Amino acid sequence: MAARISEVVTELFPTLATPSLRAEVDARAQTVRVPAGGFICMEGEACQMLPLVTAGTVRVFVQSDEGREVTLYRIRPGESCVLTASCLLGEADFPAFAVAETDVRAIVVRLSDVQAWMDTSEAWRGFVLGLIARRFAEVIGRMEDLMFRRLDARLADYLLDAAIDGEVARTHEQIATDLGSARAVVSRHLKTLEQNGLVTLDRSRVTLRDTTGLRALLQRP
Amino acid sequence: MAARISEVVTELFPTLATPSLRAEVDARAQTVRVPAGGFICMEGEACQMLPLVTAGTVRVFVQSDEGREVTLYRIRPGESCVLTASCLLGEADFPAFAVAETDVRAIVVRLSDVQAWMDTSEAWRGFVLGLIARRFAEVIGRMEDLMFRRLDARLADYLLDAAIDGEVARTHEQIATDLGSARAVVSRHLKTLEQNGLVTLDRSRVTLRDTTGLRALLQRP
DNA sequence: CGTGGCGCGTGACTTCGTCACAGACATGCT
DNA sequence: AGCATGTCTGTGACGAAGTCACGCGCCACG
Repeated sequence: MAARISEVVTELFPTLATPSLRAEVDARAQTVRVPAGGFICMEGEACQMLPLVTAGTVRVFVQSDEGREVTLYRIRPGESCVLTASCLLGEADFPAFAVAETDVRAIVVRLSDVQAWMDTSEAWRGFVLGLIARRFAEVIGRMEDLMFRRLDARLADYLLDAAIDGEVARTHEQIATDLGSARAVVSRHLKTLEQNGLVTLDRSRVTLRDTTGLRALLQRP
Repeated sequence: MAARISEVVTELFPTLATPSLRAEVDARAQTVRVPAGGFICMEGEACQMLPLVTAGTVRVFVQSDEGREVTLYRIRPGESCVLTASCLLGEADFPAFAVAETDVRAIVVRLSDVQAWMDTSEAWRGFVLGLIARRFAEVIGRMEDLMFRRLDARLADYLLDAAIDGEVARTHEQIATDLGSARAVVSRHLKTLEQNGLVTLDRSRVTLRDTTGLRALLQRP
């Protein structure tokens, strides 16, 4: 049973697959499941655990008092909640929210182990540092995006990126929070995309009709 | 001569003042000066050095193609360019610009030493991790600020924070880039603040006249 | 079948960014 | 002093985006 944990780690977190870490993980880590919609971490909370996601996705976002949201990034299998790591190690409060977007499985490592392994395992150090560093850069890139690019370009980008088989199965509301905008604004932009023949709209679904046309919107018009 | 470096470190970076690190720093680190306006690091560059600032301030910001800017944070004596550290350790490109705002003095540590000390010194590890973690949280907080608070609240906040003896010796242009806004917009808001008797305006200077009135603007109106 | 909630469309209004231009002031030069 | 040049600021006009409010269609569920 416990042996399974390090097997999963080896598969999804290959850089952690050193013999000593595998033994440590088997001995001290646990697995958890979080149902879709469950909170992983709340703003301002002190974090006690570091989750390594093995299945499902977690959405990390900030939220205004009035309920507006901006998605910072998503955590996918093989990644970890670096904000948690970051506030564990920097002794800061968690500055955002993290909720399970789908059912999520994760390996959780206790705060004390996270810190101990930082001292004892080079592989663990590299793993945690690399995650934090890449996320940091990603969030800054996101900030540039939000501040400088126009919404129609970001929307086109988003649609092309989120489409599966030419379809984006999301509500305007969800798209808006991912883009850091408001539902009404997204609806309007989508409508004009439809009028230009680039997409067709249905309830909770956007179907791409002209991906080249959408790509043409990516630059600043 | 070389002994001076570790003395400065001991004073400004007390968490680094272990005997072994002091010896390492004396042996391998160097000091540099950067004149006001000089570039510390450019967007997309691979970083080769980690600067520990001992005097002056560095402004770290992102910039759009058209030249609009948003200040992410400032590095003051006793702090370090964590973005540099972050991309050193995560092998990512530097996602922003860092420019000396005043004349700056710094101790620079070579990439190879940064990495080596991560493995050998617990004090160094804690220092670097703490810096990165706190900055990460700070940038996310900044993002919330930019996305959710209105400009008049942010402006009031900024003025109260940046004032020395009730005066902010900056141009509207500088204030605008710090706030991530545009000069004309800031000028307008300052004008209405002046009309309401909260400040008086002169060339390159804002004088606070009613700090309680300004504080009243901090919430969302 | 209602009926209540959710997703969407739309108009009116505000805030903010962009662009353009003009006047005020500073600095340095002749 | 007089002038030129560059910086800083004020302002109007406009477009892009966020806010608020309301109505309508669709779907699920009793």
